[in-house]
Amino acid sequence: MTTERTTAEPLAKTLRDAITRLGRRVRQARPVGDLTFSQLSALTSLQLAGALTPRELADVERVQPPTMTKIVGKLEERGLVARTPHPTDGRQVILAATDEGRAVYAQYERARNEWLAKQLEQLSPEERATLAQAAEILQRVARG
Amino acid sequence: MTTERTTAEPLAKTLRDAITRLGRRVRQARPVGDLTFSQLSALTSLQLAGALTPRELADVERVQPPTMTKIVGKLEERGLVARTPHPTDGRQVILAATDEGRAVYAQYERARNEWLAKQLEQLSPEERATLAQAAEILQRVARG
DNA sequence: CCATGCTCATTAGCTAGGCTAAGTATTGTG
DNA sequence: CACAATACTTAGCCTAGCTAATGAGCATGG
Repeated sequence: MTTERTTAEPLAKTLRDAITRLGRRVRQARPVGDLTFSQLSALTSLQLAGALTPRELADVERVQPPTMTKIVGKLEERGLVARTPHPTDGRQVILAATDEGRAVYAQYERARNEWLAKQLEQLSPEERATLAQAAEILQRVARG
Repeated sequence: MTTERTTAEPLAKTLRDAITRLGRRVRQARPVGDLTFSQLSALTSLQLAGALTPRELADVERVQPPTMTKIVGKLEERGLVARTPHPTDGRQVILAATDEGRAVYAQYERARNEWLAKQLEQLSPEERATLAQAAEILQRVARG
């Protein structure tokens, strides 16, 4: 059944369909609170990187700088991100997650995984093994 | 290496990461033209279903009816979707893709798959087979 | 050594997409 | 037949994204 789909093109279609649908489901599992997807994504990138300038963060998130200005503004209002001046370059700014930002991130992260983890528990160990292998391949593809 | 990740929780994290990243990449591969992601998604659902009422389409797309009113409005302006009255219920409306809508959809679909297909071609047949199996599991999870 | 030009961030102003609440028309029903 | 329920739309709000323009700071070449 699956063997006909191992050539690149139909596989691309099937895989994309699965990804978009699953992505929606995961995104819809919003925890209580009022952080949007973009805000959470920016907060995540910031936390993983430690500290970034707005430009760098915009690049990572693949948005334009003005967009990032807005998003960071919201996060700053909520006290989740702090803005400190660059030590040597007066034009630049250093962004970093605050302690509260890190706490909020961890909480959201947990809630977001919950739905998916629950689904995965209902699969067989073999299916989970397949997904684990697939996830690694997909990460490689996403990077490449 | 992968075997430690076959329990549900860490797998959920890895998988979600892979999905969000890959989803972004696929979404960013916008073809020429000016259909947005939401518009294309609605057009796709309409075409696959044949014809739907606004309410049904909103449910499929998991948005609220007023949101769908807007999206369908744009598609109608561009002549990609047609609105016909319901034969028996005067409150309802039937939405369907026009011939041009179907043509535009096909063109976008091709362009959207292109990037991903190209990536997949560089994998080994075994990896593609793994992804094919995974895609089916994921579709099942997304539905469930 | 400073005038000119570049880069970083922000502001202004636009469009799209999402929501809730309210309005309108039609159907169904007690 | 009046009244409730349903389907869609309108109105009004917010977030997210964009481009263009602005202002501040840095770098550099005469």
